[in-house]
Amino acid sequence: MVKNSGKSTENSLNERLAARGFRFTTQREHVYHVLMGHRDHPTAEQVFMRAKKGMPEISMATVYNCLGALTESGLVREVNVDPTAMRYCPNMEDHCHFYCDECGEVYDIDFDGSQPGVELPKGFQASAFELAIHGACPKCVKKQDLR
Amino acid sequence: MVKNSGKSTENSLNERLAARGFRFTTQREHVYHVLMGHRDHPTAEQVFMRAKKGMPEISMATVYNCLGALTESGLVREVNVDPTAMRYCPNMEDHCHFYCDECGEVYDIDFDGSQPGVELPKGFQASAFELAIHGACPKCVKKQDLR
DNA sequence: CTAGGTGCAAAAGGTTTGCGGTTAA
DNA sequence: TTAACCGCAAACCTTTTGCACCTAG
Repeated sequence: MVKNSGKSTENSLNERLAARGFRFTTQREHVYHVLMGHRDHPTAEQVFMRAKKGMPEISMATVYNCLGALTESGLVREVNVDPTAMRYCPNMEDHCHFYCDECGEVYDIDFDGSQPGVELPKGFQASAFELAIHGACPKCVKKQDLR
Repeated sequence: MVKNSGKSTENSLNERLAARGFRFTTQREHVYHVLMGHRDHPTAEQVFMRAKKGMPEISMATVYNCLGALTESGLVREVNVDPTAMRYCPNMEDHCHFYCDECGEVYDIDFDGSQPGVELPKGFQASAFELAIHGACPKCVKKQDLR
């Protein structure tokens, strides 16, 4: 994992936001660092709870605003794999997601060299794709086996 | 497209429901036929509106119940590609979905022979996968070009 | 200086649930 | 006969919006 100094992170964050016409704010910086602090897939609510630890006055509306700005700036991915809520993923590398229908946990799954290639009909313009796999995660498979 | 007689459809529907412990009800039959009547991806609300035409007393709660039973019975697919609402797909053949971020329309996209193959880490048990492509559909691409 | 962002509270969807009455098996 | 299902209405949860104040550029 590459480790950046705080300063360079701030600069690149500023630049990425500015490139999309967003302002650099302390809330966006904070939400960004909160997301980067865990390699998981929190809901907006979970981001809110974590963000409040270092910034108690932050509001849910601001969290949604920040998540939107970070997503549009390409710093974070929205992951629409959990039917109950949007998830946010700090891992921008090419990968897909496993959703455990038992416990609701989301896992990153690497593409082993072979991304899915689908030929779109004429006229369609793709901007992104998301491969979601549903099933049971190892923990839940074990629980089922014990029954 | 294969066309079944009403009777055989009812029988297979009954069997598929019974296999999962669901009862055969007139509401479930109706919702099933409403879904099969269009090759699109309606929201529960849209299914509700269509279902009311032939069954004015049906309720939203029942529509959700029927959609759940039909999905669990493998007669219909849930498509989680629209961030604003679950979509329901009557096409059970292997295919993926294109979501137009401009107009919100969902399109079926065929796999041209090559389904995405991803190797899951040990312990994961997959039950389904869904490939969602985001972008602009032909109609919306045209609109953008006119600007 | 001012367009854009923040915080708060209220509203707006989509989906689920509780309950009394009904029905498939 | 009875567990499952229906219809209705209320509740729930995630996400959006309106507004007064604030702040980055």
